[in-house]
Amino acid sequence: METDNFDLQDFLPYLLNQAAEASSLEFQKYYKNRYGMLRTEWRVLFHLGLYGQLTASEIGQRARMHKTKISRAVHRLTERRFVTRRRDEDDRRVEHLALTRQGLAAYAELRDVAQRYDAELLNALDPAEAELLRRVLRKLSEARPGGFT
Amino acid sequence: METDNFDLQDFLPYLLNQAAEASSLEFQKYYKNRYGMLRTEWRVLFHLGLYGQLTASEIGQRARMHKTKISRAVHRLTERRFVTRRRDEDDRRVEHLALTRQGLAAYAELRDVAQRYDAELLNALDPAEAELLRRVLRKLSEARPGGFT
DNA sequence: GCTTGTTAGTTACAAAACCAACTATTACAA
DNA sequence: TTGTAATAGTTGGTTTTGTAACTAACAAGC
Repeated sequence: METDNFDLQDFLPYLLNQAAEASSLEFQKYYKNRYGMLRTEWRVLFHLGLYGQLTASEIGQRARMHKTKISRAVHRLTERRFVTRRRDEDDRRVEHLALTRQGLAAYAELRDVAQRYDAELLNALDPAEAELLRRVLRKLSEARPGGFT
Repeated sequence: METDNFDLQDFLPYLLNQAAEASSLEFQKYYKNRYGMLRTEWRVLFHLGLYGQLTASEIGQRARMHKTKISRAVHRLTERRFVTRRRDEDDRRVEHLALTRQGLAAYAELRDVAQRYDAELLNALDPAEAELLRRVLRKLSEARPGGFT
């Protein structure tokens, strides 16, 4: 309760959320209309497309997604024949996930769209800004600000 | 997996979402635990705290929130006696919203927490980076990338 | 006056996210 | 070997959001 020198437009979490929402919107529309996918499904698809075979836990760690989200995303992706599951022989709790031919095709298309989309977003920025932005965002993604009270 | 020069870690919408989530987490916990607020409610509260009396539509425009979100947020905030509504005399469709004494107190506390939290996030960055980041994020928030197909 | 269109805000129902409890399997120690 | 804890993943019930339809009030044309 001090002097009111605070501005929402400077508050980083707010700014980040606004920018994230605005910059995801059009791409989101695309994978939703084209494949009826949710964000969780898109993310799982991309992880499998990029890194090949993974388990649900591995995806969870990389994408920082909760396991229930992954479970449901995988469920829907297998229904649509984009993903196959294979039980691990040694540890029968884990499942190895991989893209089917269809899944791979969808991934390839969406990846291209994403690339073009990204390029268009970056048009608004100059290259130095863009690189700095990515670096800073990665830093913030890992930041775990502790007790601020 | 073909000519694969695409990396999820470079895709701006993904990076932004990750950074936004990570950087909002602790603050979100705070207003949730302390006041049982949702993000929408926090945003409405802040807009009223910062700009004084506003209508729901005005908040919607500034915060880029859909009117149904605002409607529900305002409903809950009035239930908790953080916000009052006053019908406009001339145009009886519109309601002027304002913070109560309680609402103002909550706002003041959360604003201080937000300020400290923001400062802590910025610790990871040097001042020049921080300023650039804000500028770029504001730019991206307004960007409306059209047809990228 | 009426009719049509627009705007402010709410509500209803469906979709999705969240959280906690659950099953099945493995690990490990007494 | 048996009991306890840990891990992989799923399911159920509640909240929250999204979408579209709705009410109420104004506006503008005729």
